[in-house]
Amino acid sequence: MLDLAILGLLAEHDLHGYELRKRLGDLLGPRSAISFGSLYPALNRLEKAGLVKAVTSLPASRRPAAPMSGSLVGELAAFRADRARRQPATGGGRGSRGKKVYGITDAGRQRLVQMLSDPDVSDDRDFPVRVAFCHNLSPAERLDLFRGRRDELVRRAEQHRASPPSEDPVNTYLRSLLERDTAAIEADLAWLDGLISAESAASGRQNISTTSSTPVDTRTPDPSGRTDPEDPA
Amino acid sequence: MLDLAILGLLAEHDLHGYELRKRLGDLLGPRSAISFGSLYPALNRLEKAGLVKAVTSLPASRRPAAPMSGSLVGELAAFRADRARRQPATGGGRGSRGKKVYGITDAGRQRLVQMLSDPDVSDDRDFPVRVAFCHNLSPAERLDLFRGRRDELVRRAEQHRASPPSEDPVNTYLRSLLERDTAAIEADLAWLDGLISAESAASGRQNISTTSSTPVDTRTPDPSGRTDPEDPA
DNA sequence: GGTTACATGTAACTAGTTACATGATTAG
DNA sequence: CTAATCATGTAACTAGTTACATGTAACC
Repeated sequence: MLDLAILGLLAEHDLHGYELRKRLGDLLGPRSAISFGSLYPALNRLEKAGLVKAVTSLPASRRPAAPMSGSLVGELAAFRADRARRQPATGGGRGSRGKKVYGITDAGRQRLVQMLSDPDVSDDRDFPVRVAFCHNLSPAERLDLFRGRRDELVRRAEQHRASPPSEDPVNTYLRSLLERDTAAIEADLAWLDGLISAESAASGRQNISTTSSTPVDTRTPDPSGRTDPEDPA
Repeated sequence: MLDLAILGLLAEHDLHGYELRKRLGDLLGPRSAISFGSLYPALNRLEKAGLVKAVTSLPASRRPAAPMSGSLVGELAAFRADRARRQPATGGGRGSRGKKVYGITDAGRQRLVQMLSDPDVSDDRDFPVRVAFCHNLSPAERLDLFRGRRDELVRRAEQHRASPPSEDPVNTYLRSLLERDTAAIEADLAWLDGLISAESAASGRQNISTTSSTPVDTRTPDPSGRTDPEDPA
């Protein structure tokens, strides 16, 4: 998850660790913002793997961070970090511990796309991160991502429907929890359907029958149809 | 989180590791069900800490698991594990690697209540687990739990409201993500308000005056809001 | 000239995972 | 008898955390 987020952010523009962390905080919420203790080792690891490289050459000159081109939730938060950035323009000799600005490599970009597309992880935590960076995918890959998630949620909704029947009142709190869960899944499903239909609308009408995904297809972008894979009557 | 879930389940009835794990799966979803590789060490750790003890004496006799008294989401899932449990009633000699049935101790029960009440963790992952076992709390403690969570969500909703204003279109997906997040928080807030009002209604009318749940619209920048566990007026 | 924020890193720890090893019990 | 399921455990790894150590630059 960390690697994905780092590559996603660096795909937008070069950043140094400290700034990267702030962006990460904006992305994931101050809650679950990652710590330096894992960020810096991760950067070194990615550098060693050739997915990222230290640019370093711009140690402070032309505001290497926050050039406003990006698209983060916290783009406005970048404002906050807008003072500073005015050192002696040390083009050459960056002292012992100056900032280390990283950029993404071609291999890193490839890896990013691959991580975004990889269907066999369906972690609830990192799906939002994938969506945040899904503009790096082709329209077809993006649809696959959305539909894969949708399938997963449909599966869960079915499991929920398999539980509630019969069985005594159980604990009130448990029942409430179950209802909340079901509601959350359905809201998420509706949201995904919105994304999917927006995507297919935008993506043009040339290939509705796109590649893979949705063998299950419990009625795709139709807000009226719940998830009801069985029992038409 | 694991410790909390284990203590919560054992507070309902004695269980051995394997069965415990199935219940855990029902509780948290097959997704995020914990593995034996962490469950067994955890049980040993809790036993060493005196929060749990091996009962062992009932190695198979009177269906030590799934006596139906409980209240789990997956209580009905216990059905599935209802065959078996019919061994020679080995009252005494449980062989080298027979099942080890655990029960909660008094210290364990105390610890459970303490873990459920501890206000300084507000992990999204374990709040549902707390709710699942909150019947182990007194009504007042339960209300504190709900209100504490509510405050946390209100704080997040405020942060969301502080973000969206102004700032160019940003990435469409980012905006969509943000909206989804806001909607999820508000749904959760409404759910919590339901829990809170049900709780205060049930708990009697001696202290209705507390903060509670009037503002569904999350507009609580007012310092009068907050959690006032005491303060009758 | 001291405090605060920026900036990078390491070490020890936490909380879980997967893969492996082992054995008992039950059903066909 | 043999395969599946039940049952318990260990070892190595993953992905993060907190606490610590260090230094620079800006602010007042």
